[in-house]
Parts: sequence; C-alpha cells; structure tokens
Amino acid sequence: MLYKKSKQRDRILELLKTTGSHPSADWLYEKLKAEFPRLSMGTIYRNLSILEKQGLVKKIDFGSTYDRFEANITPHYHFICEVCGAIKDLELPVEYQLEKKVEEETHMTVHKHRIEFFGICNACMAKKGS
Amino acid sequence: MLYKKSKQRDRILELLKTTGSHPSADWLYEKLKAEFPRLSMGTIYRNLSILEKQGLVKKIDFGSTYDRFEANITPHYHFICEVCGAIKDLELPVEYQLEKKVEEETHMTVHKHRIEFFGICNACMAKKGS
DNA sequence: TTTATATTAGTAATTGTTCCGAATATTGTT
DNA sequence: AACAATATTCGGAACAATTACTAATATAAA
Ligand SMILES: [Mn+2]
Ligand SMILES: [Mn+2]
Ligand SMILES: [Zn+2]
Ligand SMILES: [Zn+2]
Repeated sequence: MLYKKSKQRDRILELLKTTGSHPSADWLYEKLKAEFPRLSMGTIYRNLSILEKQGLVKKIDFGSTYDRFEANITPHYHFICEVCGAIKDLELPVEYQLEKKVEEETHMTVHKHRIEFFGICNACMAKKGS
Repeated sequence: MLYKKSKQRDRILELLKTTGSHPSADWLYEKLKAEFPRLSMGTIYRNLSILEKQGLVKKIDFGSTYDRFEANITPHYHFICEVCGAIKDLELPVEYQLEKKVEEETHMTVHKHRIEFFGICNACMAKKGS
C-alpha cells in the first residue's frame, strides 16, 4: 500500500511528537477539531494505525481487547503469545529493587510494577513450522 | 459491605484456581452456563469484581480503559499514576538480558518486553496532601 | 418464621473502536 | 492544465466488552 500525504495525519504525528503525555484518540480529536472542523474519529484511528505500521507511533495497550483474570495472586511476571494470545506465568524472580530505582529517579511513590514478555509460544511455533 | 455466599461466585473462583490459563469473563461464562443454565454475564463480572476486592483474584488489564499513543519510539519503560492515569516515560535502562532469561526458562521466542510501574505521581501526591 | 439485604437474571445503556460507502484530495501521466 | 487512478476523508452504522438498572430470589440472622 502506498501512502499519500494527508494534513490530518501530519498534524496527528506532530501533536504526538510535541506532547510529553501519552494521549488517547479522543484527546487528539479534541485538540484538532478546531483546525479541522469536519474531523471524525475514524480519521484519528485510521491514521494512528497507519503511523503505527510506519513505525512512527506506538500504541500502548494490553494486547488483548478484553480483560483477563487469574487466581494466582503471588507476584509473578507474564509471557504473552502474540499469535494465540495465551498468557503464561513465569518463574523469573520478581525484582523489587526496580521499584526503588524508579522512586529514586522520579521521586514518586511506586506501589507495584509489572513485566510482560511478548513472543511466540511453543504451540504456535510448532504450528508455524508445519 | 458484607458478603453472602453464592454458588456462582464459589465456582468462578474454583475454576480460576484450577486453570493455568488466564481466562476472559466470556470463557468463564461458557464453562459455567451448563451448570447454571440461567447464568448471565453480569453475574460473572460482578463476582470477578468482588473476588478482586477480596484479594482472591487479579485482573490483568492495562489500567486505562482506552488505548494511548506516543511518538517516542525509543525503547523505554513507563510509570502510570493510579490516581490521574498520567503516563510518564522513565530513564531506567532497558534490560534486554531479561528476555534472554525468559527464553532460557521457557524455550519460547521473546520479541520484546514491557515494564510498567504503578504508583502516585507528584501532582496527585501534592493534591492529596492539601 | 420473619426480616433485612446481598445476589441473581435479564436487559438496557455506555464506551471505545472498527467498518462502510459516497465524496474529496493527492499523485502521476498525458 | 486536464485526466485517471486511488488513497483519504467524513459521517454514521455496526460492533464488542463492560457497566448499570430493576424486579425476583437466595442467604443469613433474629
Ligand atoms: Mn499469571
Ligand atoms: Mn512513553
Ligand atoms: Zn501461541
Ligand atoms: Zn497523578
């Protein structure tokens, strides 16, 4: 797919580059609707997705579109399969000193942290090979 | 609030305890609807939320209910304020050797990882104090 | 058994996101 | 400059996950 230029897309990227915050689609829409009175949310989402494909923008989400639950309440990290969405518990030791480091760096209070590793699980790797 | 017992809630917790997967609300519903023919999704969600308040279940989500975007494409970690939802970039060095460790432990392919720290930002801390 | 209230089923409402078709803008070609 | 090809836009409908509401039911205590 070839990309033609679009004033809307340019401005979305510009806004994202100049803001330190990590805005939502709606925030971008509100900021730009004065400039483009007929702007629509579809345009925001479509261009964000194009910019992401171009590697110019990153989306921060959970990967999954729905919440997931577990009864394993002991602290642990997760591996998430990018193909099938499976989530696996890891045995990797939980590194609480990271929280200390962040508190020193930012002088903010840290209550907890979370690490997720993304990749391809064994089952999906096997299928892919076949 | 006092909790009365409920067969539905007991079974939801039991299912979560015996499955290694990290199910969605819908997965639980599908598993239990034979047992409770009049089960509804509202019951699933309400009980998951009660079990979470009781500390018996953890919800895996992104914190935010909507996607957020950024143009900072250099690898970095995030601090997320539990009060106002602000996301801040951290300077903490990115530790790629963690990915190696996970690959050794699981024999799966790791493409990337993400770390989020949750706590209270300076602005919210100041407000709280006042 | 009576009373109080937490829980349920069922459905409606809400929210964030994606999808669609007709009109418009951009780009390359004559 | 005019034309053709097609990417992009707007606007609204469709969608999916979650939450909210209400009357009926289940639970616990008196
Ligand atoms: Mn887990
Ligand atoms: Mn960031
Ligand atoms: Zn997989
Ligand atoms: Zn805050």
